[in-house]
Amino acid sequence: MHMDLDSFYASAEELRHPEAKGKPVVICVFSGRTEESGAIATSNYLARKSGIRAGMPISQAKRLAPENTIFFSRDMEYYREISERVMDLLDDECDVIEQASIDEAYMDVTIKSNGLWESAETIAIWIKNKILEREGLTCSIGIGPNKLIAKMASRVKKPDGLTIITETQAGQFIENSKAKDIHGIGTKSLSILESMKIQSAKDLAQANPLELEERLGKNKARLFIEKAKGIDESPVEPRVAKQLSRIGTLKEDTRDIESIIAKLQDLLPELEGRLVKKDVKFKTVSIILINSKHEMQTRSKSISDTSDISAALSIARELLEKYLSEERDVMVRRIGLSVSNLTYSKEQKSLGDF
DNA sequence: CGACGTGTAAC
DNA sequence: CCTTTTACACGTCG
Repeated sequence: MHMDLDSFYASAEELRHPEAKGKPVVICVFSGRTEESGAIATSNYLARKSGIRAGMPISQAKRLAPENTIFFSRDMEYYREISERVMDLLDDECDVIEQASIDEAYMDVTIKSNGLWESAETIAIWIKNKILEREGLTCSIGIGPNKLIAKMASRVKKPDGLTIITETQAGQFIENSKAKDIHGIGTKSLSILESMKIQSAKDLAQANPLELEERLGKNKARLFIEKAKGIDESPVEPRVAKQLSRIGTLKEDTRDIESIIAKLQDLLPELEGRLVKKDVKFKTVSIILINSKHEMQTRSKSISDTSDISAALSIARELLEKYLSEERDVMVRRIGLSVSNLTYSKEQKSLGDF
């Protein structure tokens, strides 16, 4: 089973700003560069009617938006609280849960449903009702014989949908899908597939594996063909973070190390908070840079295990100095810090601890 | 084989 | 005009 909260951030804002209900709602991530600069995190269905989409620059959304549109600044802390409660609720209704993002989860209900589609449907309806009762939110749920089909099924009817694709129906369902609707196929892969005249999942399922491997690499090619046949054996399993990062935008593009470090220092407390909450040690420190051409670059260094965030900062400075001496003609637009190679010390008991 | 950097993808 | 966070594959280097 796959559950997706409908336009989650927008719905969450409508909960605490009832006057926004019935109006287009847009959730913005302001970068702080200028008054209005930034991107759209999400929008409600009314705003989507005007062509406003996630990822779009705020300026563009403002041009598209009708007069009565309400713009909110994204508030992760608030959304996380709600998300945690929803996930806890789901946790009680399934055998295993895999939280895929703040607003999405896969649930294995094989045992809870006794392997019966009818019972799985009953569980889904119960979940939808509970989420609505407790949180005032609607969601869309897909049920299928595996994660891939469940995920694709959850997209069939939204918002507030419930779609069941049984094992018997799965073949038909996937055959009638387009390649681009298969989870994991993004713009780059799609254009490669299109250049090979592959548009439907059916085309992909019948594609020449060797030719596909040449163009996509062995791993991707095999995975895509499996998916195009509706096959997905990946288990529903709890996700454990392998990396924690935080990134921010500089006031203006710069090469000045002190102003870049200053921005890193702003980001540090939040990262530290998450580190402490999870009680993890890290071994690898990376800086993430987005240059003025919007290209992402990373530099990393491994050290001996530590939980000391200030150690991370001094490694970051070192990496940054090296980066600036290597990359003589780039300006830095955005800077971030990531820690990986994590070891968990504390026993994690509930989902809420993650 | 581990470390490192990039590309792709999803949210 | 251009956000944030995470995962994984792959190539390269030593």
